[in-house]
Amino acid sequence: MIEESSLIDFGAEKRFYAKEEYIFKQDQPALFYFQIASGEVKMNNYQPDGKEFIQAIFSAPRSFGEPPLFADIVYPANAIAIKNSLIWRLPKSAFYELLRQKPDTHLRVSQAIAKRLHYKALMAAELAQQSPENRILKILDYLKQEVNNITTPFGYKTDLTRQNIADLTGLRVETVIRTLKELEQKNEVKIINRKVYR
Amino acid sequence: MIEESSLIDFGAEKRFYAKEEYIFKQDQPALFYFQIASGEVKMNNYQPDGKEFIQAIFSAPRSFGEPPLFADIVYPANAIAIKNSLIWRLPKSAFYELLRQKPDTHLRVSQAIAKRLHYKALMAAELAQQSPENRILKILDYLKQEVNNITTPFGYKTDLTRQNIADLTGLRVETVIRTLKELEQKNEVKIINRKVYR
DNA sequence: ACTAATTTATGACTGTAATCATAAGTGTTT
DNA sequence: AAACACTTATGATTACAGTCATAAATTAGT
Repeated sequence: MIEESSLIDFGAEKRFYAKEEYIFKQDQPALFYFQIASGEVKMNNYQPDGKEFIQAIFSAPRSFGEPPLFADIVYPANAIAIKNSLIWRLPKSAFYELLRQKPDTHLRVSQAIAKRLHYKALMAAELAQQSPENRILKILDYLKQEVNNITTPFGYKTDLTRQNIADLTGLRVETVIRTLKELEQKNEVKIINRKVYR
Repeated sequence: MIEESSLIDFGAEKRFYAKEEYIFKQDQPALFYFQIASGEVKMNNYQPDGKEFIQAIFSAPRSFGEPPLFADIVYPANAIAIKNSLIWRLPKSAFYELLRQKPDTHLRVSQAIAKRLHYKALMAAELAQQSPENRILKILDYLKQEVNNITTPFGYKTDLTRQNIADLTGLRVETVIRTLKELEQKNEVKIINRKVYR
């Protein structure tokens, strides 16, 4: 995450993206550094059969889509606003110049990427293993601890729908619904009028 | 990947790791930057049921285990030498000093992490989806194109065993064996005396 | 050269998540 | 208030990867 003052200094513009609007698409090369000022963004893939896989959900003040700025690769997923959002957009060349002039910022960007890689590695191991219970708990715990910094038991109320959880874990809605009920039996989650607490 | 001259300048030591030896373990904090001089290293997790999941396999001159050097996180997986290996080991503080003094190197390290994240994102989408065929082809194509830079059809002969592929994809050996045979039928891979070509 | 260990292979059976069908509850829009 | 879309829910059935058992082929170790 880069300070707004720096973003402005280096010529970033704050753009509005309507809900459902694409910010970039899979397989495109990267032209900008993006950072959320307000709103929410998801990164996803659509599988051959049309099923969605959500790579991540980001909110302010997080940046996203940096990897292809660094390496000679294309976006591995789409980025789509899931709420009306304001997003800083800094051209690639200016981003490089900013990194060059501000080593601390470069370090923070590296940190952000490192954390994302860490999460992906954990999720990959979880996804490879089959158990729906573990997949779901991993996602919930990640959002609870890493994103929302909550430690109290059942202190995290997710605003993900069952379908969202399915798309994040690669499961089906019905499986998520059934597994969540089993997890409630086992006292791993609480469900209070349909809302999931962890 | 950092030039050996720089590594030496900043006090790195080249250590020998015997086959099967641990270089670091999951959940430990990072103390060193590692770079392979010779040999081969795998990063893996062991699931509760004892099943192995291989996060990645690295060979010279690649570095590994950088993310926890940057962010306040622990290793998400073990690193184990799978051949007798010589590995550069640079203390964390010296690594930071090196990055500070050599911005180009910092950029290259960022690039390496970015690429790894890219791969993880692709694999996560593939793992979430169930099809064994796609999981296996994704791994083979990744190794073929990204690691070995081969483009000719069936020009890549993998040295992974069926079990390796199983551990990389989260499948079972039997499933890998059967799926590879189906893939051969479909002319997606060639199998010449048990070796897999892609 | 011989033994042991690993890798590849195949068949039979099982368990579980996906799939399909249907519906009730909740929220949003006009 | 009605219409519509979305979300949650449940039951029945199916498909398919996992599991278990066993063995042949290959490689590594002494």
